[in-house]
Amino acid sequence: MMSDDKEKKRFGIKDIAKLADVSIGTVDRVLNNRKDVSEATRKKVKDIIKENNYQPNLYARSLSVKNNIKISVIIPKTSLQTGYWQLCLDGINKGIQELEPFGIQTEVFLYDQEDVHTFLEVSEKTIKSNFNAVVIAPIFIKETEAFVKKCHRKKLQTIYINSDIPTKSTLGYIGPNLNSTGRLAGNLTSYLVGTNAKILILNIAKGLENYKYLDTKIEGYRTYLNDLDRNFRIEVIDIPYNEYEEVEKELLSNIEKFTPDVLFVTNSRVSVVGRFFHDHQEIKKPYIIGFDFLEANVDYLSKGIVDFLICQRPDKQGYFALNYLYRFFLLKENVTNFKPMPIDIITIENYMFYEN
Amino acid sequence: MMSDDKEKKRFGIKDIAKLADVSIGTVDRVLNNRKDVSEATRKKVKDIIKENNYQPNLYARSLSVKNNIKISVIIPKTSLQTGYWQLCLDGINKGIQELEPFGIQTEVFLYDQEDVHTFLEVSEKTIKSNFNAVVIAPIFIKETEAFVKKCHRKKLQTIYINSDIPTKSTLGYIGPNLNSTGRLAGNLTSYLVGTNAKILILNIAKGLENYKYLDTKIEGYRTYLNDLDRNFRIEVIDIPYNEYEEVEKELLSNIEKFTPDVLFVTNSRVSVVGRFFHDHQEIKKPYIIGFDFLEANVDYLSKGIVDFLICQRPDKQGYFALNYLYRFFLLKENVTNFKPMPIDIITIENYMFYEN
DNA sequence: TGTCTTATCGTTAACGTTACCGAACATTGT
DNA sequence: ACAATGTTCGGTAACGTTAACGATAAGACA
Repeated sequence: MMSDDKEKKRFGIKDIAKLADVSIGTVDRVLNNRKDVSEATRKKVKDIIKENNYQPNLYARSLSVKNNIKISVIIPKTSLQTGYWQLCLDGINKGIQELEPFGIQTEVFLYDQEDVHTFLEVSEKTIKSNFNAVVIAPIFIKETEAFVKKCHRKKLQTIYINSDIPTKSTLGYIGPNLNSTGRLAGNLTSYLVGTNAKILILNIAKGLENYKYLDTKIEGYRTYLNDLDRNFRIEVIDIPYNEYEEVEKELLSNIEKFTPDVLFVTNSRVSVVGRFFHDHQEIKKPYIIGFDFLEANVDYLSKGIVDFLICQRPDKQGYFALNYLYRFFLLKENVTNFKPMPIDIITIENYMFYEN
Repeated sequence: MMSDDKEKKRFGIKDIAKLADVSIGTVDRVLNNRKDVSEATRKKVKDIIKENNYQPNLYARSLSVKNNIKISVIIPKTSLQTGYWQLCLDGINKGIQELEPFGIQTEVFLYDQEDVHTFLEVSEKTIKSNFNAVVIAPIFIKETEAFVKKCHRKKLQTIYINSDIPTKSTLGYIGPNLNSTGRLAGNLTSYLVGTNAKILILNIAKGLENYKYLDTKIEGYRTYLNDLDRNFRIEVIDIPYNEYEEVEKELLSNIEKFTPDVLFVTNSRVSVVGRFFHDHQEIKKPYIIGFDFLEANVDYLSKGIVDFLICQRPDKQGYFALNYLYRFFLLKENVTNFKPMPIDIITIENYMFYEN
């Protein structure tokens, strides 16, 4: 009934050829949808392929084909204050390492998110060299869209990560759904406090004009909480600085007037807020919710100062993008749409198991 | 500076041979640590390999070698009341599908977790056939240990998933850390209620004597909460039934006496509790925490009856196990230890993004 | 009819690695 | 001295697929 020890010879291109009474060359032409095959034999071969559920040997294919796939990755560079992009880069590097033995060459270009010129420079480099695909984390909307259009003309596959922009890439977008992450933060908040609670939303980022997308998170957060009808008092404060001292000053002056029960930091800069309440133990600590699995954030999570980190796996985004390109070019799969990224909740009791 | 369009020929076995002035046969002998090479040439070749950081082409290797890897998977079969094992099976099937084109044959054996005899049967089958490895989800401790010892004698690699047992497998254990999942549940509980809260722990399972491991979860849960010194009242109830009607009866009689603020279900059977509070809207619903991303559980999560699902990714366990074996046999990697499985928190606002 | 094109198909050399078969030479035993 | 055995190595077929190159035959055009 079972235990078929006979080395099950894989059903391959040769077997198809034998059954169809043609050469393997013809079978290959059918398999790869190339011309120079009559409709009659094409159908015959296709039928046999379907009947026997032929699965190509990916090893053999990748060995045979000259893998000159070159991928360009364009993302912002990590700054001291925002470790976020380092996570993203980590995932990309992991992907590069995995794909390298399979003949895929990847080059990473970092640009300064405070300097459009650097972005234009690296995008020009990508266009000039002959890459097959480019992974982009967009910051400068207009310039990115112009760049992507150029890529399309050069038959260069494009794929966005981290944030989506109107002009569509050829392969799609891999990244978080911002409104949902805001709603999730609202959901957690609803478990933390009762009616009439005071809630403070903090936007901490230098050059806030480039971070319009944060509004989407806030909107998700607010609508979720407002729908609860619990008469929350919600305030929003913008802090357009990166250095701790500046943030500290802003917080001190504001928290006097408005002592929140819950503090929601809309991005990964929650660690500076953590440091604030660590340094100012005289002030009653609210519940704190923030984003992303950065070392500094996890530090204050483990200290019990930050309560929840919502994480959209920035590392997975880059990794998935590369993995998708691998499947697109080598395995010739045609995944139509990406599954949305999971949104993870990290607390003091499960952070040590995160990132696998 | 960049854009090296010259097709970077991979540095391969031929190049080594040329540099060392030997044949590729000799290089192969060195690479695979086979005999019939003099110490002098062996060293010479090894040096060249190291100097040039030679990376074998995995595709070529797997094409050349006869991939007769056969894997046996032994897990409990899904019953109507416990969809848990279906998740596990789903992950395994995904792994099988991915590994199949690489020449790895996998056979799944399901046994009845209420009948030792069925386990003995499938384990016997595995021993009789010539598998290279076996993935086991243990339920019957003693019988599993005897089986694993037999496997070791037959040079059969073993690997546990889902629950660990004393007699070690050759390759380790992939599965949840039970104490930590209990602590995490306690952590969430601590955010939900204040001092003096009443907490009910529910063990729901037929044949509870086979589920000693649930105690570990409970211990983690209790110690976390007791350390908070909030004077919680914690009660534990065992319900050794699977059918809803029985559970309903037990719940009705108990909840009269002890109306909990939080209800912690120690396994994946939380959906029956969800149904209970759905059917009995006259009873005030406590916060409900349970386990696993089963369809029924998610259903009551989306209805707002179940508040938190803690999920240990049962599907990933099987998938990881197969993936590990692939790397062990084909890529000849020797991963020493598994990373622990992540523990995920699922709420009404992020369940739709789960499982990627 | 002869030449030229086109459509269709077979043949074959790669791709990088593995493992088997012997060749060449050295060593041992008688 | 000769055969038998052992050591070290080169040569090569095979793994399944791809794609370039030819071969053949049929039709088009003069």
